[in-house]
Amino acid sequence: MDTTAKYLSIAQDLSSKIKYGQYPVGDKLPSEAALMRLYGTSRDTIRKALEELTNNGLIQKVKGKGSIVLNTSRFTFPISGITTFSELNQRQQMHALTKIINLEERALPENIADQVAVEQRAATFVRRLRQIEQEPIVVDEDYILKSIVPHIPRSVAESSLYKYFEQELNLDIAYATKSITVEPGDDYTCQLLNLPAKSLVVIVRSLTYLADTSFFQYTTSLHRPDRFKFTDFARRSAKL
Amino acid sequence: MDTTAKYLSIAQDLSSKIKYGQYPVGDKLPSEAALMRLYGTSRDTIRKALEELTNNGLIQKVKGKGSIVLNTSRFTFPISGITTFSELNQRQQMHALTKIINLEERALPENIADQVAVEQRAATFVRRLRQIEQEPIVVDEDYILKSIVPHIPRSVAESSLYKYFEQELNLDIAYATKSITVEPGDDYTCQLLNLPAKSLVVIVRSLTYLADTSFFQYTTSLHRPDRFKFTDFARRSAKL
DNA sequence: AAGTGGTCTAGACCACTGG
DNA sequence: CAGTGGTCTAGACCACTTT
Repeated sequence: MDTTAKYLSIAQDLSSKIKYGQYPVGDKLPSEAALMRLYGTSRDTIRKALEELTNNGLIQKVKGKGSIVLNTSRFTFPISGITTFSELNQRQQMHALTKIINLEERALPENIADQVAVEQRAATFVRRLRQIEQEPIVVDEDYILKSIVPHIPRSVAESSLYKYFEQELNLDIAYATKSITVEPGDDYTCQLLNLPAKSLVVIVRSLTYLADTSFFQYTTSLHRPDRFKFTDFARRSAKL
Repeated sequence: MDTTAKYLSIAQDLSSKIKYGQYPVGDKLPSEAALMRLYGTSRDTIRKALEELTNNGLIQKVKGKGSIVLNTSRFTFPISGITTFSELNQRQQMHALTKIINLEERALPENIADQVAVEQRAATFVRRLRQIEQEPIVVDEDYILKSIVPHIPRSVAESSLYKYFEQELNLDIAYATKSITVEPGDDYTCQLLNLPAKSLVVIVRSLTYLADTSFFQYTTSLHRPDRFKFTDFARRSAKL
């Protein structure tokens, strides 16, 4: 869409009203009929907005009852206080630092090279160490296809690759596949993370694709195990 | 729904046709107009079916082009929905064994007891060791609220809790929040998993809810780190 | 009985893609 | 240009929950 779709702006409006307490957790949203009147739109549009909220874990629709606001504090999952880079980084008062270790041209690694044709395997390799309060948390290794992103300025690697891809280059990032495993780190990684040699590290590998299904980026994130936390909201979906 | 909705059976039909190669990876599905004729239904119904396939990572819709079949072979371990040990086990055709270690009444642990009212904290505690090919893989510890499931037969704990909940008790399991961390295991857990004392284990904690938003089950899964793999298909969603 | 969400239909206009 | 998916509308009937 060029301008934001109506159902999306309604979803965003409802979302912020939930966030700011206008619809408290446990309460119900207005009925679909009431929302039709409120936003002056058709039922289908309201239902698409509510579907967005449902997919994001903000509400649960109950037949015959209504749309119930859920407790969306996924980051206060009731376990003791492990804090990750991305969590800490959201709170801006923390001293997060990104150190660029490599920024160079490299071919895609063998194990994922079958994602693309041979002539497109040229990539930019970026290795970055993320620290918080002088403590190393995670090493990110990115391969970004040069056929899609010809050049990555050093200043971009120091801040946010995604912001550059989406806002500057207008790339439409659509989906990714991820895997999480726990493996012994190589010596260099352990050294960077300030861990004893051969220590276990958490490895998150992702393959990222654009909206036209073209493969675009391969990322390996190597986490200190004591600073790793992954949280997820999952709906039980139809078995296909 | 009592009988399966039309859009869901279309989604399942398309899914199996993709699975069995009638629509190969990289090819396009028939257009929405063609599918309307094929299934003799309205466009909205076709679109809801395609949306199911999209959410499950089977296709990617491209404006002006069509619906492209994605490669899903990479995901032999789909935990991105809510999937259990025995569900996995069916798909992978392995020799799995479940040993019941505890099956008794216990109150919910303190740290998650605030999920429910005090008078409802009575739960059934089930601890099970899951083995594949004689090798211990994971210890599952479940707390199931007695207010919702009064009794769990031993035979059920040996096979599948979910099948019992959904097929026997007709519970409508709707969503869950999960976290994944890596922590030193306690001595008993390490012993069960055949690991040295104090070894790191992967801990997956989930809170599961029914369609009426009532909290229902708390699960802790303790995995051998060398046998743990979590894979996920994630779409970039609208920021709400 | 009244209100709620779930499904399905039929039609319309738009933006994007391709030949 | 014709074909594609994206959005929006207006109406209908159903199953479920509450009063």
